[in-house]
Amino acid sequence: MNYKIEFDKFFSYSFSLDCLIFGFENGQIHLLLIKRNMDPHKGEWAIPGDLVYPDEDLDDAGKRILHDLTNLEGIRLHQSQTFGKPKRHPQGRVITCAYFALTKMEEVNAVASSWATEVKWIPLHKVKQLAFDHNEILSSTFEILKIKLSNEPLCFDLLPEKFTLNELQQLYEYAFNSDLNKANFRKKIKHIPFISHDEKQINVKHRPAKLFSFDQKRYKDLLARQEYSFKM
Amino acid sequence: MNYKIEFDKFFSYSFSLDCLIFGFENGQIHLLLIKRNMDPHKGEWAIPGDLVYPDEDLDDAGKRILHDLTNLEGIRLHQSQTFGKPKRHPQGRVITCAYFALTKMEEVNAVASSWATEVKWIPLHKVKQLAFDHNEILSSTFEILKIKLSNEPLCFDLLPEKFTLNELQQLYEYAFNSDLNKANFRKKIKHIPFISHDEKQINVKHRPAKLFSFDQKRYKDLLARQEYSFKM
DNA sequence: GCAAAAGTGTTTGGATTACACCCATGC
DNA sequence: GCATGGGTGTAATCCAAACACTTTTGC
Repeated sequence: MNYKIEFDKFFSYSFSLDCLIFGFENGQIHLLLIKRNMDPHKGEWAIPGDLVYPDEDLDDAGKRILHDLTNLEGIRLHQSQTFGKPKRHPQGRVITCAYFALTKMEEVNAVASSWATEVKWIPLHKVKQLAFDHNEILSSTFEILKIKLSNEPLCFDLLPEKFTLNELQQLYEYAFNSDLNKANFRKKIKHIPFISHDEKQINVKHRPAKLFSFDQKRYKDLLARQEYSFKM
Repeated sequence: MNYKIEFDKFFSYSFSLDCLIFGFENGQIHLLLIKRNMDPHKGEWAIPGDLVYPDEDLDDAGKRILHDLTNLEGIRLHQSQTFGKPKRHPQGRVITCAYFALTKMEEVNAVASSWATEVKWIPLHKVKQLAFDHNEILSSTFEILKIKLSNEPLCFDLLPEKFTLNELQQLYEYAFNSDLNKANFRKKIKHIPFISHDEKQINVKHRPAKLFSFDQKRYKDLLARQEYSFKM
């Protein structure tokens, strides 16, 4: 990999950013991982990340990493936590700040960039040993994601533009590792501002479900008037 | 101030840690601020902070800053957010990680250290213009504190060892800027494991209130058995 | 007795839970 | 017609809000 400045200059202290990219499919939350093509931890699965340039804003570094890997733009990035144990990186003191992004999996076309020999979506419950302290980074980030899923309508960043109410339910069931009652779940979400489409699922061998979208516009309006606050 | 390594070595990139120290008194949450005795922003009020040594763990740097200023030890530190705009520090690229600590104000004897000409507790609603981007750091940290106050029994770190139920109520009223009904508040906290003392307030010119402590031991026990989860 | 705050009980309406049932589609 | 999931109604219960009331202290 080529940096615009000499690699050495990054070290003594160095500051990196790891970007956890989440997606949702088949009732499971997935994480986009790369197989490292360089030492340290060559050949191991890892969270995509990169060093932050001296004149680069953290948010911009996050967007750059996300874009390089997925070609996505305009995705909101959320800061997770910062990890800075002196020994966490074998080559020197690298403090890393974790960010996460929520993506619609069908819009992501991940390609192995200069960092990686392979890129893969892995369902969260199947993620095994990762490079560095990336398992720890994942678990604290997932805890923060769960808090945000409870208090902000971020679930819709993971779902396709048009989704069924059952997909929404499955997302929360997977995130919180719980079984929810269908009728009760629908009563609970009754106050969420949805756009109700006339379309239905196709190619299913049962009664097709109605499709909904989240009404961002109405949501912001309700928020501003303090007439609604998202809670799950 | 003397560093163990040359000051220059810190720069190009540099990594600092700011420590927001909260306390509670007279129904108000306070923040411990210092008046800077050095440029940049000399003479302005700021959140205490310091550079992190290359071989120092972030948590340890936080504890060091807290201890230097307040002489407190054994206080839990909570990570807040990391701030890294390229221009946030006029002398170079300083990325800072904010931590916060909750203290019992009567146990804190803050002394102006080498950093500061003055140290002062200021009620949150009276905090004015601070140095650097410290107002932004304070507001995001306070948002995170509120989330934690809602989901974990951290309020007891701010209250004296023995407190009245009304003090507990005032803490939440101040944090969430709301008026709560006394009878309803007491119903809500009925499940919190308290130690009920035989002592009462003294020197009050009204019926003295009973004193309570938080029963850490019983709390941990209930948590482990999954028989209770703190919610406010 | 009065002021001030401590401390408790009752009622009501809305949310949560458990559960039962009907509906639309593919094969 | 039957398997599969979509979609809805009801009753019991719990919880939160509003409000009223009694108690204990200092002066």
